[in-house]
Amino acid sequence: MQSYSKKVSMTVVKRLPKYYQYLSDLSDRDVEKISSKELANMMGLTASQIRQDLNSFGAYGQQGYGYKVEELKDAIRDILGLNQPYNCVIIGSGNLGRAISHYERFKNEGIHIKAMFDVDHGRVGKTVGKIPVYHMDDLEQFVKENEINICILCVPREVGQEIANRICKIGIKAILNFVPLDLTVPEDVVVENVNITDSLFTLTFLLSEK
Amino acid sequence: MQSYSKKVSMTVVKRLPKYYQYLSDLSDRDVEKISSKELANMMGLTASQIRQDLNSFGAYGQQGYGYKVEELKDAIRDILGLNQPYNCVIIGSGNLGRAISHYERFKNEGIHIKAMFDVDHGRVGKTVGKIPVYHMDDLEQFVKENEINICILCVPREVGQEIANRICKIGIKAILNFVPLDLTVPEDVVVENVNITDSLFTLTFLLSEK
DNA sequence: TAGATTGTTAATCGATTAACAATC
DNA sequence: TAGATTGTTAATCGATTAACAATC
Repeated sequence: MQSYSKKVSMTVVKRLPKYYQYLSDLSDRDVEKISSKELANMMGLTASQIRQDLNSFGAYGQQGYGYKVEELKDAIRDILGLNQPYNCVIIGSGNLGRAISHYERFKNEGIHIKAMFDVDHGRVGKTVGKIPVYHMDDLEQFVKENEINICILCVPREVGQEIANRICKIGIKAILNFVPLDLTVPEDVVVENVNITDSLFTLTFLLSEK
Repeated sequence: MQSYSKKVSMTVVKRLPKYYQYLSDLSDRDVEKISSKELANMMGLTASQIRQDLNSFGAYGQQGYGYKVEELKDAIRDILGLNQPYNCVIIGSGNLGRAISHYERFKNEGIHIKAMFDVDHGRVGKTVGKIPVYHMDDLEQFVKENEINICILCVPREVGQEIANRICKIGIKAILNFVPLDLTVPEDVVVENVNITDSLFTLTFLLSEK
């Protein structure tokens, strides 16, 4: 496991998943080495930026050669925290929750979705793929018994904050939040928002600009 | 309709949907005026930043008073291009496509989802909510006959680029892309990516940092 | 008028790009 | 050794913060 000391800026962190994706693809195609220039062309960045980014966490290539794909990929995977497994629950078994439960990539990277929760008795007791759907009443107990550390929140806006409160109370420290709401959480809980409507509005802006 | 001349930076544009959300909520609660300071507190920004942002497109408040919520909300709505309606198709009627077809907010803002397309004969011919699901073979004709200007892409990675090519060929100029792939499109086509896996990896980074 | 808050300029900070010596 | 490409420093650019005069 590669260790790194320097602080990685959030700007760089936001680019890391993309680096990881490209390096994984290169690795799958058995490409062994890549230069910052080649990678920049592929990703639409500058070579300079890539070298700065990679240096910000100390990953190093070889002068006159480039970067070893496998090595760099593994270094970035470690920095993203993907060198350890995570246990995850999805709250809300609607279409969005179900869509996410099918993401193959999650399981491949050691992110295991253990259960889904819902209040709809028509859904509770069934399974989605191989994932069981339980009633919200059983959330607290399940989280404690299964060492859950990530919660994916796919509930209606009206109950978003309320459920976030419950989640934080049980000790979950990370929320992937699909609710279009800025959740208020204790400062030791990290939240990453996915706001599909915001993305659409950015798109209409770009479209109407032309 | 408010007109604006200065160029708005992408950094600001990415914040506009959030401003719009907060101002809509204030408006719903019949709040008439807001100061940059109050809004900053609510949104977790600085008052200075808010004033700079709003000034970058010429929206103005009143010195000594603040901003009129309704007026500012409408100005931002116009800048986001939401003063005109859009016709939209969703490609891929899996869980993700279906989830998005249920977003009430889209319709409220004049973004009309006219149809969904799929290759699965088990899905074609049915409806999702009130939205019909057609076969991909009928895509070209439907787009032409219904003045579609936005496409929401929810297909498997393997066929993402191929379908993007088809979309661009018919003349659609905007794609909301859920496929974890950097699409190659003509330069007059705008693409906004939503990458759920990338968001999750940002989350695991933040979680493992602690 | 006095108080509040904007619009706007200046100062600071951080991110990107350019350049090049180090070195494989 | 010559060529390539990194790591890293310096220069530039852009975004955020601070400060304050303008003015409602």
